[in-house]
Amino acid sequence: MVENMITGKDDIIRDEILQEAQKLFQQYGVKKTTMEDIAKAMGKGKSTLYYYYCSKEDIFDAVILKEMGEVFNSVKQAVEKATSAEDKLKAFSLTKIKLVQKRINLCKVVKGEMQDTMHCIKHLHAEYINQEVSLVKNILAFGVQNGEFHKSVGRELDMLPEVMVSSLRGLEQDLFVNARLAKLEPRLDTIMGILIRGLKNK
Amino acid sequence: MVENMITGKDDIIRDEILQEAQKLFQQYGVKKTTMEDIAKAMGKGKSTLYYYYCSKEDIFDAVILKEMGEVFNSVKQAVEKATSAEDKLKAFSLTKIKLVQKRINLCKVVKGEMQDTMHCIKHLHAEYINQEVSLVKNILAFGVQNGEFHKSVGRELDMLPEVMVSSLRGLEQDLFVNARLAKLEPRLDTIMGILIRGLKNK
DNA sequence: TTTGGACCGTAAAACGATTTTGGTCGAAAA
DNA sequence: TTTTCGACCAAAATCGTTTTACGGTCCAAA
Repeated sequence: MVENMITGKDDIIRDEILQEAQKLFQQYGVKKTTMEDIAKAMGKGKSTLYYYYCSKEDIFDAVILKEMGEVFNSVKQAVEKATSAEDKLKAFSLTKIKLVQKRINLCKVVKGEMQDTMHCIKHLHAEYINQEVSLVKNILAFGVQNGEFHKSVGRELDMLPEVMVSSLRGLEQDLFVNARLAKLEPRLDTIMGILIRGLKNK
Repeated sequence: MVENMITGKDDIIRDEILQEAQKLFQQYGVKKTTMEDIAKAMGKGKSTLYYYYCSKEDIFDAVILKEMGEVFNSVKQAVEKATSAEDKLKAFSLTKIKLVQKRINLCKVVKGEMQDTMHCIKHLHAEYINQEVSLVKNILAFGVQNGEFHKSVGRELDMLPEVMVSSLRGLEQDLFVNARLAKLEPRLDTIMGILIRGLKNK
């Protein structure tokens, strides 16, 4: 969606559909939530939903993209507030995990659940990774530019961001999937510390 | 199992059960393989299996532990052949991935599948991670000892090995779960290069 | 001690009937 | 013309019952 600001009345209704859908998906799960449920939650008829969205899956897709937008916007802000590339990387990782965890729908997508029921999961996954890689790439470029990272890092910006994202995902899996929430920050600190020393200019 | 060498006749039969079970699990999956199938594959009656093993799950457990033993024995040998800690880490990772991939049963366990059907999956998972962490810990200790890694690494040997294992798991997930087999070595080289530079003595 | 086929009990599968739900239609209301 | 809605359709899901499959046990034979 090109526009972020809600303008016309139809955008108001589109967003209200997403808000109600998000709540119901979060509370009952996607499967247990019917189009009738969503419509009734906003005091409208079921057909109204189909005037604004193509299908139930289309609504789900929009809900996840909205949650993703919220998360990555906040992550971007946290990254911008940090001054060193090192702190930016830490802000990126910590903020992302914390915000994703609060969004049960997005969290399920990130974990790889629901792949049988929602075809859009694949592209949502791809979009999520794309945003991650893009952010990490910017941070690494920033680190090279301000002399914090070795200039050889600049030559590896094709592969390095996604390798780092994959690597961090391993730690995140321990938290999301295996519910090991303890030691989140020390573990991230540990691997970040080594990665950053490995990237630094010396 | 304390003994590795097959000694008595009963060990011969126990191993034959595992070999046949392994083949059938690999070809048809655990669910589709019956105890009758395993018994018939070795020309014996079903009750015979229960003389040597407690249950179907007991057999499955033994098959996976056997495959795990094979993998980690070979990984240990590859690690021992390498002379520097750096090469040892690379050997550890590459050899492990290649060997696990060849064992469809173990591969499924590592991927986290079958958790509904086999209760022993949790402890098998724990055993697998334990072996990984143990190997990485030895390599890190070796690197500190020969001056290749900073001595501060020596103080972090409680958490660092498991954090590194989690981190590498992220790359492995891309390969195992998302079937991205291309770029395996360059991606490992990339993250290993940075990790090692971050660990090195300077 | 080892082996094996008959047997048991429970889970899974199959089946047909019924209900639910995603999505569409056409008319009414705004 | 745009937005809305309830009736309707077709297919999927659910339910209850029956049948089958299979893990595991038993007991006698080798």
